[in-house]
This record gives sequence, structure tokens and C-alpha cells, in this order.
Amino acid sequence: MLRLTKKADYGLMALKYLAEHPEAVSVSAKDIADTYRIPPQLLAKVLQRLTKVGLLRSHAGMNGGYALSKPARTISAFEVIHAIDGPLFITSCTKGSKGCDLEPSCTVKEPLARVNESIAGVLRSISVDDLVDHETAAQRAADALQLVSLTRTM
Amino acid sequence: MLRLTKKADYGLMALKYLAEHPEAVSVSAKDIADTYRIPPQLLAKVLQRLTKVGLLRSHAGMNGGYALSKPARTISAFEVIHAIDGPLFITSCTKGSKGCDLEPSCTVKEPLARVNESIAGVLRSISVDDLVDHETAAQRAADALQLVSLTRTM
DNA sequence: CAAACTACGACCTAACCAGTCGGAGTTCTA
DNA sequence: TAGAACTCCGACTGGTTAGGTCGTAGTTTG
Repeated sequence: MLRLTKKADYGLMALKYLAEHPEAVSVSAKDIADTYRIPPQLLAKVLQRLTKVGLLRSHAGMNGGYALSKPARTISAFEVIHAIDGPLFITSCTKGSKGCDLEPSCTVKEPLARVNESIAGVLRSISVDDLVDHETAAQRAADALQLVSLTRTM
Repeated sequence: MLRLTKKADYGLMALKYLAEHPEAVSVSAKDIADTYRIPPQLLAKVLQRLTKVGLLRSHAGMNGGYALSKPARTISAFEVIHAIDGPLFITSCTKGSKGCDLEPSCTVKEPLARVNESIAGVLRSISVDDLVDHETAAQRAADALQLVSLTRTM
């Protein structure tokens, strides 16, 4: 499965929208929701979280809305996902502090933790700006894939 | 969250166990379950799926059990996860055939699909054998991470 | 003041994961 | 040849979580 939540998707879509409309001083959650046919209230919640962590700046009141707080190129997909879905762990047992129950069983988890880091690295390499320019993002991801493949044993 | 299921964890643990005990002709699900304190029936189910896709060979009857159907080095983590959890899609809307409902909204999904490929590449680069030899696996994953990092923009 | 926003928390619902149960088939061994 | 020790498989349950809604309070502009 290994899929990220819809909220994270919505967050990325919204940031992409904002990156595509730099001329707009402030865009309301409703505008973005209408564009992508997303439940407005749900998107609002997502944007609020992104505001809380400082990726967005909000402006209440009439003609209010959201705007990027820094250049799209400096916002990574990792930041967005982390802000919305929390820390990403590929292992199901790694729950914050305590490890696997209380057993010495999980010898498998150590190497998987490294895999987890690799995935985080990939997500860190993608910026919101990359989402806008398809060509660039596709190329960058392809490069990453190719380099990773070099380490394959099979 | 982006985490894989416990079943997948169990599957990897079991394969690791089998790889560590090449002298055993056949290991019962119960033996492995006891070792790792895993619900025996649940593990049995997982092993059955792995058998179905050809990663394991099963032997019914007394003194029966499971054995690897090919060298541990040639079994990737990707295969295991795919067999147990099904195809992995990072995007929540990519459901087999049909795309995002029926809208032109999901322009975000194209670059994310590339990210998905990168992650799959990382998982493909880890073999069951790597899980046994921690040193090697850690090194390989670290290499992969470093290479990926080279493509970062930030 | 009223309209159009953000902000926030409580709530509901449906899906899915984890784990259990029961029964049927298979193989070795005494 | 009977029974023990397995695999195999589908159905069922219970708990968690994601997805989405509702209502209300606060803020800014016209």
C-alpha cells in the first residue's frame, strides 16, 4: 500500500495552485477547493495546518485567504507531508518513543529504517516548484531512480 | 503516514528467518511465529500468500512447513511487499485502472508517480539477504540515500 | 453592520487492518 | 490405517483511522 493520505494530496495540490498564481496576493480555500472539486472545509483544515507550521501565511476577513510564506522552490514535498500526516515511518511498529513492544524480535527494522531514510530523501528532493514544472520534476525523479538503481544487486 | 502493514513486516521477518536457517529443509509457520511472538494464524496467512506468488514452497503434512523457493539474494523487499499488500501507489487516488475520479484536477499526480517509482526502486534494491547481514544492508541503503541526495535542490 | 473570510474543535461514518475461528485437505509415522 | 501435525482457505469480528461534515467564534473589509 504505502500510500499517503488524501489530505497530503490536497495540501500538495493547493501549494501547487498557489505557486502557479504568484500574482494573487491571497487565495481563499474555497477558490482552490472549487478548482479541484475538493471538499472546501476539509481543504481549509489542511491549509490551517500548513499555516501553523509556517509554510503558508493566512489573512482573515473579506478578500482574505492564503499565500506562500516563502518561494515554492524552497518548500519540499517532505515538509508538506510531514506537516499534514506527521512523521513518516515505513515500519508499522515504530511509534515515537517505544520500539517493538518489548521484544528483541525486530531485527528486520534496522535495515528498513535506512530504507525509510532513502524515501524521505526522495521526498526532500522534490519541491513544490517541481510540481508546477512537470518536465523538471519528472527528470529529477527519473535521475534519482536511476542513481538508486545503480546500487541494486539484482 | 506512508507506512507498510504489519503483515508485510511479518512477511519480511519470516523470510529473513528462513534465510538465516538454510540448513532447515522446511520450517513451520508456528516455529517462526513462536520465535517472533507473532499470531501464528496470521503469519500462516501471510506465508500462504508468499507461497501463492512463488516466493516460498510449502510442504503440507507432518514435519511440513515452508522454504525459500529461490536464493535470498534474489528476493527483493519490493516483491514481498507487493505480494502481501498489493501494488504500492503513493497517490491515494490511483486505483488500478481509473484515474482521479473524472477530473483534469490531478496534475499533481504525474510528478508524484515518478516519486513512486523512485521509492519502488529503493525497495527493489533491498534483498532478503540484505536483511540478514545488517552491515551490508545499512551500507547499501546509506549509499542509495546519498546518491538520491545529490539530486536535491535544497 | 453585514458579508466573506479564517480558525478550531466536536462529531459521524465508512473503510480497512489485525487477528480469530472453523473446517477441509495432505503427509508422515507409529 | 489411524491419528498427529502440518498447510490451506474463506468467513467473521473488533478496533483504529482516514475522510468528511457541522457549528461556532473571531477577524477584516466595504
